[in-house]
Amino acid sequence: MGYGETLKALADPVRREILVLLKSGKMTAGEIGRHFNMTGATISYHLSMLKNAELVFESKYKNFVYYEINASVFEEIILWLTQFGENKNENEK
Amino acid sequence: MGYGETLKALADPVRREILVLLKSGKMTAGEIGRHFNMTGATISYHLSMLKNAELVFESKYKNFVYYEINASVFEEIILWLTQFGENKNENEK
DNA sequence: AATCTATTTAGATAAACTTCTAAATAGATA
DNA sequence: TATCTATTTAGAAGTTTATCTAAATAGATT
Repeated sequence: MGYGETLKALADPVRREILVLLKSGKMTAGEIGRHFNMTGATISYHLSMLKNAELVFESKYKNFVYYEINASVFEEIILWLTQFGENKNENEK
Repeated sequence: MGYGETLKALADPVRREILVLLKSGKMTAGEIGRHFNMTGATISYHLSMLKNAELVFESKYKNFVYYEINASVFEEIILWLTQFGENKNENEK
């Protein structure tokens, strides 16, 4: 699997905002939803995109579903982006 | 301006492939196009997305348009992604 | 068991995106 | 100036995406 899904998941502003929310820790789908002016169904759709892209993972407790950032995939994307960065030929000096 | 446009530009596989091509240096729109099984019009559309996102910039010589990677914007995206990374609270130890 | 709460799934719709063909622009050359 | 080459713009068509409403699932509580 490649970066395609991950970058596509990052391309949506609602999903980016969800990720920023999750920086402060685990949250349930409902809590996340309350931060947006959208139906729970729509939030659920975005969460499934993020989960599919492995940017978050979920865990269940009672009838709640908790979402949490999966830091390691961010590292991978950063690594991929690095190839285009300014200091790519630093060692050629 | 935010990361929205840039991340949206990165979300398309053709555009990512164009960026990889450009790693080896400046290329004309035509040269880029020859690497894909698509019309010049379509390539032009993708190049305009990349330019708009400031991931590349263009320069003109004769009737050619050259495209080139703009490394600095990659740095910005990397910086934004870093907030979600593993070592975010390194200094709390 | 019946009902309540949290979340997801299905189906529909409107908007956005990718691609094409045909035409337009612009510089280079005969 | 007429024409050739390189690229972009305009308009159309098909596909994908984001959103909604309504219904389904699943665990918790009465």
